[in-house]
Amino acid sequence: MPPNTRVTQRMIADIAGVSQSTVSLVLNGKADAVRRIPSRTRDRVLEVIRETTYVANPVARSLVGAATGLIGVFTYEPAFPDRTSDFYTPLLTGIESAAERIGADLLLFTSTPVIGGRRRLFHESNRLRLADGCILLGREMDANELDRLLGSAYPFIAIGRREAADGRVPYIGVDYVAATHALAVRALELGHRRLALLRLSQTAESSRDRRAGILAAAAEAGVTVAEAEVTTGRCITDAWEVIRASRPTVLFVEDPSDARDLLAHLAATGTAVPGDVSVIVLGEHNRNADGPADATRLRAPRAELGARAVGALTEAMEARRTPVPEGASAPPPVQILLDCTLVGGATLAAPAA
Amino acid sequence: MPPNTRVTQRMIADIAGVSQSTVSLVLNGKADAVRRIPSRTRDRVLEVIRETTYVANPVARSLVGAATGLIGVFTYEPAFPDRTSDFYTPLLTGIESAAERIGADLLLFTSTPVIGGRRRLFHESNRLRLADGCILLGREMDANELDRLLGSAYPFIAIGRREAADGRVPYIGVDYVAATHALAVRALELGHRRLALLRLSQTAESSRDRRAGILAAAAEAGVTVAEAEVTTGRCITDAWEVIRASRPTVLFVEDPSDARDLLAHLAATGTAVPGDVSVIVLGEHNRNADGPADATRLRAPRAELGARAVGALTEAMEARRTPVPEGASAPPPVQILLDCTLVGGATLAAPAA
DNA sequence: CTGAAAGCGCTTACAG
DNA sequence: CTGAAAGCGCTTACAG
Repeated sequence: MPPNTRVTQRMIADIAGVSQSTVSLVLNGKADAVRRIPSRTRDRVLEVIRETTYVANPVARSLVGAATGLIGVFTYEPAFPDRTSDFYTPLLTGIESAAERIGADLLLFTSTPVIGGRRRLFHESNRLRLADGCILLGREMDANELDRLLGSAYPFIAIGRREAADGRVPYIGVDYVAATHALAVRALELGHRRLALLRLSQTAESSRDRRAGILAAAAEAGVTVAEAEVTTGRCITDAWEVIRASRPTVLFVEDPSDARDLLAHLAATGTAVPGDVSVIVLGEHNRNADGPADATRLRAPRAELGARAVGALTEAMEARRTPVPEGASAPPPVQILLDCTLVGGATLAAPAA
Repeated sequence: MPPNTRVTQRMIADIAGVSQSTVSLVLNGKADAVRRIPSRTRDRVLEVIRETTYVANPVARSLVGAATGLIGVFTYEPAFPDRTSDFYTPLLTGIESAAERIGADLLLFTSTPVIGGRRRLFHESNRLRLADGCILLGREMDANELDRLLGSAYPFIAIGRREAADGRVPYIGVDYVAATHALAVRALELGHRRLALLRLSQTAESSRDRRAGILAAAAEAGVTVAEAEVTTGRCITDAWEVIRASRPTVLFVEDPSDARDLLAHLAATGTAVPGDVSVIVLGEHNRNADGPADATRLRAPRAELGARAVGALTEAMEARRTPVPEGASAPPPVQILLDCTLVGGATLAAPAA
């Protein structure tokens, strides 16, 4: 056989002296169910398959409706090579081990063009269809694309709570509201009364949730929270200069890298932490090196998020194969929030008397 | 249009009032080259495509011979969730950014069954064919599978030098022989005469190369090297107990985790490093936390390895599209070794007098 | 200038 | 019990 020739069912059939459809039947093990192929015929076919090390072309199988066995992973922010890569790694770890367990391969959509610093899911040569379903990652997602995805009946799930499409987007997220509320309550119980929040922009749901928890706890205690937004390209110390006028005793800092820079600045300018001011980090990166190592902070269960996303996606893919009965309304989207844990750290203490 | 209906060229054609083949021609931009479709017809078709947000089914395109645009990545060792994951991360970083640049998506073959602690590339439902080519990662690779891959004309490239298949395996590797030779020469120049090597098993090419460089340098200087193998499940301190009888002044330790354990053991038992004995690490993990932070060690250019692998694979895929002319012999396989850098560290010094 | 047709490699009713 | 045929959605010669 010439080296470049691909083995097909046609060739197997010719060698075994049966028809191509018989090969397909034997291969899919449906031989017994659909009709009884004599075991002699079946064994002969299997023997030829073994000898030729034939494997069905997954592309052809997929064209006739079979699942591809691929789980797509799309990240809105470029996943590499900047520091955000570290954010995704634990998620990917969870996704990969869950995919391994169910025998799926992972299709990383890394090729989609980056337009205005963000990737576009839909573009003229998108290969979404190569995967049976897709997991979406990103701080912010495009509402139009989520709408379109929802309309397409393509199985997908977002990681992180999403408000787009009238709340119909399926997601596995983190309960940041509860987590930051608990954090703020803790600070209040320690005696803090002048709270400050150094946060990212509020376009992402995760940022809004973090803020909401803190503001709610503060409102319940009858205190207000000074706020400053740390925009890209603007130094955390600028935000600090703005906010220090309110003489806060505890700082909630959303971004871990900002927190590290701020701690370095405070140390350099002679402000003791937590002696003069407490610092609490709300978000996190992968490596400790990226954030302050011993800060009091939140830890999201990212590997679990990834694994749960695979699980929910698998269910959605199976549900699509068994269509809803007439008249029955579509089931509500999967929307789950997981708990965050609090890492004690050494940067939170009671305020100075 | 019912929500679950997929748009096809057939539908575009009906709406635009042309034939399906005309849609295909317009879509592929070959309209001008192959024949002149009037711009009015073309515009009409393009308009319908835009309105319906049609995207060609990549599965069907692939079945008729088009490239899938996917680059496969196969790791012999399970990539997650144990510590080896950290080893692959920088490689994947390099692979991903290179893939992004050429508009390819990444297919991670994570589903293949793990048999005897290692993955099998070929198995009854392998989806290799979904990718245009594949990058192979792993400390050790199966010689039979490499043979078979070579015979199949499927484009692939290994990361790391490979001796299998009579040296016909294409690879991008690291020149460990030169790197460890230089390291050993450095130790010898500092005055060391009693060298010891605590190494992994010698089945992997990378391990053999690391050993070869050290042994060659030692032989040139007329000294011998005491050796001990650190097998899985055996403690590094056992190997140390065996080897300390030779009273070495410098220890070459292949595995970074072993090195960390050994340094802890030496510290605990009152042996000063590098005062009493120098320690040099030959391999590396991703995070500093996994190996000793300040050790003298080698650093392989892993992100570059990944990027170069994508580049070489791309060339191989293109070469396959332009068949070698009659009589011409096949080009030699790509086999490239990159240089390793030496990280100074603080664990190498001249031996005590 | 454009359509009808073959074919990629499969699965799955449908005839014998 | 098994083969011939239709069809999945495309690309690309090949006829008009």
